Amino acid sequence: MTKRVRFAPSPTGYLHIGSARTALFNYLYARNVGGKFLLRIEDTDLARSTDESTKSILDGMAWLGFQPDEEIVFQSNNADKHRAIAIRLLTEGKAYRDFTPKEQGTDGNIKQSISDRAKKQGAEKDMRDNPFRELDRSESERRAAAGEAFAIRLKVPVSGKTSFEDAVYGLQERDYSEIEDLVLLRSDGHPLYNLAVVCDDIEMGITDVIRGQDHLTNTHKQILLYEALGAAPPRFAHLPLILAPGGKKLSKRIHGEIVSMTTYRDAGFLPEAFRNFLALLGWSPKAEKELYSLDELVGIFSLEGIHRNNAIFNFDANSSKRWTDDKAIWMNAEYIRTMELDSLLPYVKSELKLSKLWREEYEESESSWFEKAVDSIRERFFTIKDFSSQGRAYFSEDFDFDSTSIEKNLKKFPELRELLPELADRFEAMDDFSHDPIENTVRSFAEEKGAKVGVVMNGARTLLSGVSVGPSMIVVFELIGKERSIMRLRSQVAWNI
RNA sequence: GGCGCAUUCGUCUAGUGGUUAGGACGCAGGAUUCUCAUUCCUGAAACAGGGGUUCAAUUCCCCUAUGCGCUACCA
Repeated sequence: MTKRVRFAPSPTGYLHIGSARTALFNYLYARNVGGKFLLRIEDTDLARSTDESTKSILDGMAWLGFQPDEEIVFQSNNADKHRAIAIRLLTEGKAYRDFTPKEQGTDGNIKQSISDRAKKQGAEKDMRDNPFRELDRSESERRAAAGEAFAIRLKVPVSGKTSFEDAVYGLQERDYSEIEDLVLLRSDGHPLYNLAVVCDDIEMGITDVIRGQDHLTNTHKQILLYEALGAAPPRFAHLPLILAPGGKKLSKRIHGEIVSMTTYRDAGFLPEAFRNFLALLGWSPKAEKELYSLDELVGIFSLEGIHRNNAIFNFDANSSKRWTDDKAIWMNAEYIRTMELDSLLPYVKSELKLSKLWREEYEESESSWFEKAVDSIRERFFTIKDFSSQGRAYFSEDFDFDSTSIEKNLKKFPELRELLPELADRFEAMDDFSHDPIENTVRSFAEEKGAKVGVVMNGARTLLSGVSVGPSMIVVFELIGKERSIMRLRSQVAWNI
């Protein structure tokens, strides 16, 4: 039978890093077993779901390259079916009407009040003590017909236990006495999460549910529903969570944009690199190797390699260098400098377009120059953004000079103020402005003037590129070209800063 | 409070009833270089604590601690 898995985010925010990994694992699993990867937007919480958030999630998915194999399912479209199923359970006597008036939500921290209530109840709480559980059916019908509001709750059996074999966490058991009669339908007729998920998973023919570990205990409730509905539950695989440094929960409110997928896209990460990084968070292949293409991941992915312990996504909000996980940054740099140049070019192109540095010639008359330039400078870049910042001088006359570079490479050697324009004169006399002749010219010039080659090179580096980091200076001269090199060597702008 | 889950270098992780506990990122030092980066070499860095079981436990069991999750008419 064809395996069918789904990624089911609720659109109450952007695509979270943990959700992205859940999507990745679902995707890898589906591809590995030749199954279908589906996407369902769980937008049943009308108050919190937004179209903007749905769009953001879809954007994130598109960026990561996870296209669903079938049409996207919006859970809210199925509300009528969910309601019908709840009613069915009611008529079958597997659920009951609860006429208890709805509690007014507290203004404060909902999580906290839930927890407080649970604490107060303690272990003695009888989960079967709802007075309406055994209400006479005709009485129930009468009150409903009279217009009294009611919620529909599942009638959890008095004794027994649910159990399932989780593909990651192993055998899970839970006594019925610990599970409250869960609400299926709110008193306003709105279907709730557990009902909606189970109904949709059945309807979509989901065979394997791969989701976050925060649903591990919910699963027991869902198993109960599968049983009430007479459907076979899918196989479950729960994933460890991704936590913030210190082992705390990673949240938008506390950690901000660091948790959003779009942040990484906008910061110049390559989807292939980020996917690779994500894959290694909570899952590990057999080999001692870090870099895997998507195809490789698909080939070797298996649920057996998933860990049970939560992983920490390491970053330091107070450091500009460590704003996100070191390993993610390293991996991105690794991809930038080692991937096929042809695959990198489109990313550079869109970055240059974004920064208004793009020229159509780069793909036409100057394509070989462009490719060479990208290939030469990519080696020391960490993100795609670097092409438009550190690499700006290669594509534009309008670039800034790094002040420490000016101090260290220019002003410390005042003689360069005379020498560098003189070097420009030598360049002007050259016919063949290519690598070896340039090198000969620079070296003999330095020797003749009694200057250190390095000093001349670095002074020129600052004038030509604005920064003190870059490829071999000979290559820089060659890339910037004769005309622009001469112009920049003669410019006094940097000296006057 | 109850129930559940987890615990190997700072982080991601490998691994085993007997190992010099391995790799990666980061960090430190060195080599190379016109800068920086790369590359290469070297180094510091871990089995949460306590009891068992055993000839032998990081590995198996129990307890404790810590963290996380769930405990909603949220998802």
